[in-house]
Amino acid sequence: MENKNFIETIIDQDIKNGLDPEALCFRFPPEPNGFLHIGHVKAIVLNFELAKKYKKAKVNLRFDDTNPEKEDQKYIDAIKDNIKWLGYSWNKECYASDYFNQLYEWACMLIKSGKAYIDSQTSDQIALQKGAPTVAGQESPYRRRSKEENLFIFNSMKEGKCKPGEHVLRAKIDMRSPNMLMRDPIIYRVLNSEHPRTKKKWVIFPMYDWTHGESDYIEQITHSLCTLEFKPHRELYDWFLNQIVEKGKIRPKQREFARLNLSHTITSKRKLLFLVEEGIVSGWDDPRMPTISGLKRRGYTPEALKKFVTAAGVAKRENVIEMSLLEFYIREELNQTCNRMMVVHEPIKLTITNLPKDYEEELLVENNPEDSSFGKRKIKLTRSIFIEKEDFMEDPPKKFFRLSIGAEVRLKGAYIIKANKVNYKNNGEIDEVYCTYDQKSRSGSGTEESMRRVKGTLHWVSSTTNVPVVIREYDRLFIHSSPGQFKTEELYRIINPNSATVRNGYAEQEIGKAKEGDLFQFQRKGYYIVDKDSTDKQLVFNKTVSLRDNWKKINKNN
RNA sequence: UGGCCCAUGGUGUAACUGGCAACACGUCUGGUUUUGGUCCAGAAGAGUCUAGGUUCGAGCCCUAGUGGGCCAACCA
Repeated sequence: MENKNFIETIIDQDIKNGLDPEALCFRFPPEPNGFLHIGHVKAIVLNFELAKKYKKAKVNLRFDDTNPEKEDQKYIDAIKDNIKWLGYSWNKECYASDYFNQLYEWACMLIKSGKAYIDSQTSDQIALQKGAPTVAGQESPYRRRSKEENLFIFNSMKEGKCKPGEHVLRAKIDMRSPNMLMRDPIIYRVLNSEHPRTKKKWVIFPMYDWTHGESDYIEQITHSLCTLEFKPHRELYDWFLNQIVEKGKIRPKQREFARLNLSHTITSKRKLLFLVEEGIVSGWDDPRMPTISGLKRRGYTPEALKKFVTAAGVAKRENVIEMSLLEFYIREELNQTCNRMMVVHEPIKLTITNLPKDYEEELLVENNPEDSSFGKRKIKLTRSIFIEKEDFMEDPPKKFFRLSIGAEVRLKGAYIIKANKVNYKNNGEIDEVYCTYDQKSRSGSGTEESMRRVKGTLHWVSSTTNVPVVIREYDRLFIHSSPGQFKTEELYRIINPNSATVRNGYAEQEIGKAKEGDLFQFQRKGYYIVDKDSTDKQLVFNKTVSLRDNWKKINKNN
């Protein structure tokens, strides 16, 4: 049996009650005041997948651009890019600012019918009269202004004859309503900033509540889906709609679902903007950011993101989803789709003493053990190679399956080696490990020796034939599991000082072919993506996510 | 004069119109493995916030309580 979420249940019910399924229309309405984040992915996927499910349904992309003080064309561009990258195409590209004329006319209508008035008090006075949730508000002294005067002032506002703050237009509803939003909400204000689209044409701007429902109505949206915190707005949404609906037209429905919260990160545009402006991150697309652009640059794929938000589900309960679920979905995909590569992150030198000085052997290794159609690639074995520093211990603990003196280990795709001796530098660091190899143990050679079982397999790279690469590794940006509960100014207190580290590694030659955006599994390490900071001479990789690591766990528990 | 929303293993989501609480992640075992990855097999972990009520029967319906969230921007 197929499980429906509560939104689908509502839609099905509406159809049952006579709504034409072909009229079904949704919308995704971002304010272009920042980059989209993982929470928006949920809203995007919810709307667009709903449209897919109900065949002929459509989704409009609508920019809620009613506050020019915070909005910018660069955000509009980024938002469009992000949605396309996720693989969705919208029906119409709309802007609330396209409706400014209609909105203005409807506002005049409201004034004429005595349902709106100009208030000329200060912002503070208006706030004071609003009362409190437990205290009824008081009516403004301007509430009984004549329609003519209201109309006159409203027009002056529109003509640019009024300063910001001088007058506002308010809906005349109920100052005693238990819902604070119904206490004569402001619907128009004067703003100085130039609008990215309407430029200087408009100086009065409609507020969110007045704009949103009416825009939904103009576009004939059937279901206007938003997050839970808008629930109290629904009463107002409906009140505004009541002022304009005509018979035979779709009356949009606002319905609310719980926003997606991810552990160890924040999904508040204001706080993300803070991180960007304070330089805590390198920008909106910093790989540590939970923005779509950041996630993309980190190596997350549209498919993994979609699976993740789908798995998270749609309900009305406050939730915090564990980061491990997101990581599961990207690992699942990348394991399937990525070529493997051997890259040594922290090298120590290892010399195979029973190999001649100028020894060179080309070996073939599979690109992806999950799928032989990915083919094979060549790697070069030389007498001296690099292995990972953490893969050798002279005096290892019990469950150490790697290289130590006297122990045997396989070099991935090559031979079984045995460590005989280690030299240390003056400072106590390992200088070089000396090994001998089993000549008959070559991988895939089919010999009896090649079938031998050894405890571990190490990745390695020739110390002479390799490609130096820059590797950026990321950790959580915050040291707290729910950073969302901290105020913007407090964020500094919980920043993880080690959320980004850079190191120089050595990769096999094959990696030279890599291009920006290519994803690899660095064997035994994790998944890495070629960053845009790469040049012809220097490849830069961002770590997407590590492989699951039981050894780390065992280590920790000891 | 307060209003509204929510409550199911560690996390998230299910459970059709009341009928043995399921799935995924995570955790833990064991097996396979030339990645301590993948894969395979298995286990533990909730009796559904509490108290009443309706019912043959309640996670689901009703009432009250408790706990959490949202609402007092000329933001969206």
